Amino acid sequence: MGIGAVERDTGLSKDTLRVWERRYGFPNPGRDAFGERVYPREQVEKLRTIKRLMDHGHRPGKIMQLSIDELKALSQEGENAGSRVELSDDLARYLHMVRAHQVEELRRALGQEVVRNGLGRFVTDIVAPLNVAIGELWLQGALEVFEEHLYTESLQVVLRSAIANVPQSPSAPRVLLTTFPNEQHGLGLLMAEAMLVLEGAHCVSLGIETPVWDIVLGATSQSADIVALSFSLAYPAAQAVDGLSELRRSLPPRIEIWAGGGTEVLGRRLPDGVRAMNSLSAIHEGIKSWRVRHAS
Amino acid sequence: MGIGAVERDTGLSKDTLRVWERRYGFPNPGRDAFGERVYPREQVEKLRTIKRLMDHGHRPGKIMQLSIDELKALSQEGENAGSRVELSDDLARYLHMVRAHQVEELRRALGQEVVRNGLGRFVTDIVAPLNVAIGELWLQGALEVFEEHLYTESLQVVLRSAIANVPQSPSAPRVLLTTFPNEQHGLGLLMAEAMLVLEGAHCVSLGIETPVWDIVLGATSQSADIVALSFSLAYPAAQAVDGLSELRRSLPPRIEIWAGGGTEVLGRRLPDGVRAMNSLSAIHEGIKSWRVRHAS
DNA sequence: TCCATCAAATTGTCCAAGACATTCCGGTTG
DNA sequence: CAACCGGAATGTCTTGGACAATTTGATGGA
Repeated sequence: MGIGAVERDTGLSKDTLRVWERRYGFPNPGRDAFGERVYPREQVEKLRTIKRLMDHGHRPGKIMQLSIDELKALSQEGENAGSRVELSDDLARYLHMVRAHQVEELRRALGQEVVRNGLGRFVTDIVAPLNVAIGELWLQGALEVFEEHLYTESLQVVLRSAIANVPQSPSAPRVLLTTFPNEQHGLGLLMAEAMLVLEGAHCVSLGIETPVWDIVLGATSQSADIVALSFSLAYPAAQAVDGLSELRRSLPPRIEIWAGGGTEVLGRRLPDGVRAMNSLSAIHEGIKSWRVRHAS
Repeated sequence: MGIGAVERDTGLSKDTLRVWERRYGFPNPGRDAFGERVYPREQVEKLRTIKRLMDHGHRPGKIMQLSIDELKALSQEGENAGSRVELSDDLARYLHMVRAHQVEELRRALGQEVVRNGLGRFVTDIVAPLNVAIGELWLQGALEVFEEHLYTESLQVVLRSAIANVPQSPSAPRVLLTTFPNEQHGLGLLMAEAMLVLEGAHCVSLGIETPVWDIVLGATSQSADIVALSFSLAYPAAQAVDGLSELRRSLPPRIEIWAGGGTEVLGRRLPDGVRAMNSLSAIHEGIKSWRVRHAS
């Protein structure tokens, strides 16, 4: 595998790959006939594992020298340190369906869950913890890419259909939803949209990866009252803070900015004029208080 | 704007940006206090235009020296050279809604169109030409990013809901849909899924950007009969051919590979054992002939 | 007129080692 | 216990050269 392929595969820039090799001695690629780096399959695997661990707070210098086995141990350690919630029966059942690739069963079961307990509880009690569980499996490398894709796609279908079925009462506030560039995770967005629609808010989603300037254009053109941004755990905190600052500067003060998703971002001090939605249930309070503030 | 930001914004690699500067004298960024490149807004704009023209076959060396105005003239020339179809009234109406940011009206109108003429004709007669028109506007730089996002999101909502409403008759063949890495355009996939579902095929979508190896895993785990890949016009032909070859090698011969979307890819000779779907209507024939071949 | 072949020009990617701004960690002080 | 600070850690950017891969354009032949 060439350095370009590894860059695409791991998300580590060519510069980073070369500098790691220089500094840490890993990766340690061979060379082809033209003197260019050739990465063995196993090293790419290890790089992926390292990237996953870094996304969860580990430092490269500390973990670079570890063996694959030690890295895996580290992954599981993280899992144990986290809130070791005993999985509910339902959750375990859904997880099993994902890992057994039973797409239709999964979709049917999830769809029934929405009908049985309502969309709100579905999102907070099922989807959110399921996402965490899937994230942990992913961190451990215990999940194939296509399994994650199957899961994401299934959930997307169920959520979108549920959102479409919420009786529309096009009332204030108007919310524009999207993510910053480099944030490709759209499930959080859909979950937020579901919660917002349930509160009777008027939602317009731009999908993922909208440049800051286009968020501004979109918000004004849609007369949005609130711009809602979703961040995944992996999103670099610095980039998030920078983007939020710029957005706050560019947006009229009348328009609120809500940031939710990964808790990492919310740990840092957000720019003034940006509201942190620490949980999905915070959306309920958020909308309620917005309506109080705008009662006139 | 730093070189990293320009890379993200334009899709041109840092290496390419530096080598263009060295060879063509453009871009011609200033330097900040640390000696690092700072690209003025206007140059980034021009870079985007150049990138768009390159995606449509122009060579960098030829167009790099042209002024913004000359580039725009070139864009429109391409438009005129193309099949200059007079837009139907409906199409013009939808285009206007997009450019006027009337999201709700657009969605309602599209939804009605589905009901009135059926999903099949909706996809072939409305969505496909609308995509072309939007693509041309985009090429001319006459469309903001957020407008394109609004359009994509709206169409996604309408298509997904329509697909979900097709009465399910889970029959053969089983089709796995996805795109290769770096192909983020998902509308083509949804259009294909719509056509396939109408033919009574059993569809499982992996969403976008699935690595080849995971396509293989997904296809086998879902017992797929056909793997359907979607390509946009911009997708590099070489990458498509490479990916398709590798996929063909890795997949049991029993499983067919169908490639559709951008006509660029289909111009080149595809690897043996890969079927080109030159148009959406070809899907109908494709499924019919598959059923004939597998009549036993 | 059309197609094949081949050299030349074009173009993107890769390499090397160094520099430095920024972030993070650990220890000290208030 | 919080705030501060120095040093280590880390990713990104720099330069200029090299070269494989693709495209172009001209030539020759069917």
